[in-house]
Amino acid sequence: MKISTRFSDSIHLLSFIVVYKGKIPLTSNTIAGSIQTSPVMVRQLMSDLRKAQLLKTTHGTPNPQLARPAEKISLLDIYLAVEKDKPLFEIDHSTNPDCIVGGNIQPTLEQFYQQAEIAAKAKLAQIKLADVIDTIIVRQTEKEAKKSKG
Amino acid sequence: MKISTRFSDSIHLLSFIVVYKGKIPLTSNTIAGSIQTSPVMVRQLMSDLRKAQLLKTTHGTPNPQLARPAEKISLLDIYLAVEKDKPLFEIDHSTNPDCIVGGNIQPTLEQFYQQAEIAAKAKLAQIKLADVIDTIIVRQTEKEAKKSKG
DNA sequence: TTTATTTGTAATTTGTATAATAACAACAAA
DNA sequence: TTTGTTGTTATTATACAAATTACAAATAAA
Repeated sequence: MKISTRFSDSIHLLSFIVVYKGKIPLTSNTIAGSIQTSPVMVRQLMSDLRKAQLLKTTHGTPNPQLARPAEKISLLDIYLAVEKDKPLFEIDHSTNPDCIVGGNIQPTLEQFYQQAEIAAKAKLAQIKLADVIDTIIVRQTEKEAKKSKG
Repeated sequence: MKISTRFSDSIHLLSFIVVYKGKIPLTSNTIAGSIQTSPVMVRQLMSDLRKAQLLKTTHGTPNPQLARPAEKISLLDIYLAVEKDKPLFEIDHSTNPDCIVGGNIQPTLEQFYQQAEIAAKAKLAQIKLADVIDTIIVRQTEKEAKKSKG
């Protein structure tokens, strides 16, 4: 299986819109150039983000906008928008039901995996898109300062 | 199913060994029958678990044994043994380095993803193989009680 | 109004990670 | 010595993410 980068690409996409708004035209093509993916993938992700009410887009015009401030969009909001209910830990649903272990393992693991998944998602809920953008800007500024010095 | 179930299958495997020890021969074939996978997959998982010092096996003889009590084996021990350093959230490593976002997104996400991953792994560290086995036994007993009543 | 550009979406193809299968050497026990 | 098992590698099959292709619908500029 190819590993999904939809979550990371969606954070990238939303950050790009905020950082480059008003500076360059925000077409699916220019965004795809930064993520290095296809424009179709960008539009598919934007479609999911729009359905989750995180993004506003206009059919025909390249002008995507955040539906609310970056301080009010968490990484969990984005994760749920594009990865839906994909589990963090995969349960094997095809086991022998006539076996003591095989017949009881799924609901058992479900319960324990849930604890770990909730812990991870709680952290994602605390981290905002604004935190990601701030970090990107700081890193870029540091990069430029180092460059002009050396 | 092509999504990896190595973690779940490994918990299943170890639970099976504890539950059925001394009752049926613990060959890779009988274990595979419960997980509904191939005997080769079972031996590959046992190989990883052995390298992580969670399991003891003997070449040629079907007699796998836990290397330490189930109370002292955590789900995190098992996860690390068979999934190694596989990230919980996948970073897109191919982005445009000449873009403010594309050039800084990886270390930024790495940092935030780490927080969520640590939270999940901390939970997995708290859950022991013994907890899983206890739950399986309770569920099986409840199932049998209901059956004999109805 | 016409033309060019873009979004939005579906269908198909391609690439790749995972598991199944096949094959066999090394070892153990009857 | 025979049979059965573990341990390992190589090959094939399968599932799914992403790329590609295609095109309708919307927008904006000429």
